[in-house]
Amino acid sequence: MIHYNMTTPSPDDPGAPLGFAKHDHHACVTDALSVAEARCAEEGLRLTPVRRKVLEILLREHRALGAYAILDLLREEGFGSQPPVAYRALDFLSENGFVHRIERLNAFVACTHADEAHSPAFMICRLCDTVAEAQSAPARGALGAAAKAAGFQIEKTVVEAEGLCPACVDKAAS
Amino acid sequence: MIHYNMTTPSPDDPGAPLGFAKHDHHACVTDALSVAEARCAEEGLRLTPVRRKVLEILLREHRALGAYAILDLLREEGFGSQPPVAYRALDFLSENGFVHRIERLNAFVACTHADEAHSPAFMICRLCDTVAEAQSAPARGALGAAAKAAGFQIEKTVVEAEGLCPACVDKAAS
DNA sequence: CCAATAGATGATACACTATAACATGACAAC
DNA sequence: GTTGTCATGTTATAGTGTATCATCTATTGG
Ligand SMILES: [Zn+2]
Ligand SMILES: [Zn+2]
Ligand SMILES: [Zn+2]
Ligand SMILES: [Zn+2]
Repeated sequence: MIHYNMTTPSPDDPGAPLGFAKHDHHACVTDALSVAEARCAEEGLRLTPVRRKVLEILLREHRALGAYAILDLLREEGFGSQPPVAYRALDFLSENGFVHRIERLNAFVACTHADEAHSPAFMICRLCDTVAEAQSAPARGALGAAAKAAGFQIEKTVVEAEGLCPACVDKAAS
Repeated sequence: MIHYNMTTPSPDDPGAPLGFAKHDHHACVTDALSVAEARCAEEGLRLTPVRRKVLEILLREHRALGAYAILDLLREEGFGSQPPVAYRALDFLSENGFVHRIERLNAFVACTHADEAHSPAFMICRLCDTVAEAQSAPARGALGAAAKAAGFQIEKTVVEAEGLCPACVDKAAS
């Protein structure tokens, strides 16, 4: 039950959060799209119109959206509006590292480190659903030791922290 | 799409895995139930028949089960069989630390450290769905640093590693 | 150019997961 | 005994995700 409002922030709204910091969101979106296009060209991946549009939506919104919320936005832009349309695009994008799935929210967020290979960790605000991406190396710590001891071969890790973002901490304090 | 087989292992089957290790599973179940009963008595929590049965089911099966799989087993034992019955029991048990939710599987597993307060991490085999619980301290590493830098207050963390359990590594090698 | 192929999309139907809402029951406090 | 509280039963519905099959579109090889 993610309670997104459906309105898209004006693309050059300087107050939109990347992670939790203010930034030039318009450049942020166009840059990330360029990077994605370049990488697809290099690697022979097909960034088709639907896939590109889904990535653009997630970049614009800059927070986790459920597949059905994405589907609503796709419909508004004239694309197919059945669930597989969104899920297939999201599969492509997440298999190739352009978006990440947030297990805790059953939702998706655009990657903010589109280039390098990485093992992401997320900070999820339980009040405003904002999501920030950080790096993690869980296999190096206690978990890695436990896995080694148990003979378990780690292939992928999910790390998601839930709590309060800076803005909501302030609100709660007042 | 968790593909559990519905059969319950004979309660004293010495081959049932705890984590990934063989152990005396019958004692494992009865001990954990005793611990749960003791703690509920201490803290004034009500371990009612349904709640106790759900915990028993998860202890017996010793792996992650979806709410509807639990519901099927509850029905067989004469309890109510509508979704809220299972979800309410699971809410009680997970709020009080007797079971954990595995976000990645939309499923639940009995805690194997029922006593102490802890921040669990899980190792999930992608072939046989076995789940082992380990400890983690993600807030101490890179994630904690990132949270501090961002002003994010971590309240809870989800750490789930996906990969191959020892048994499935062996099978894959052959 | 045409046919064959492979990948992508469209569309229907369905399966799985979870909660809202309301009625009933059990039990303790007053 | 009435009231309040917590737990359970039950119905209905919301939200999330796939299987399947048909169609389209872009290569590519002849
Ligand atoms: Zn990323
Ligand atoms: Zn917030
Ligand atoms: Zn535990
Ligand atoms: Zn396994």
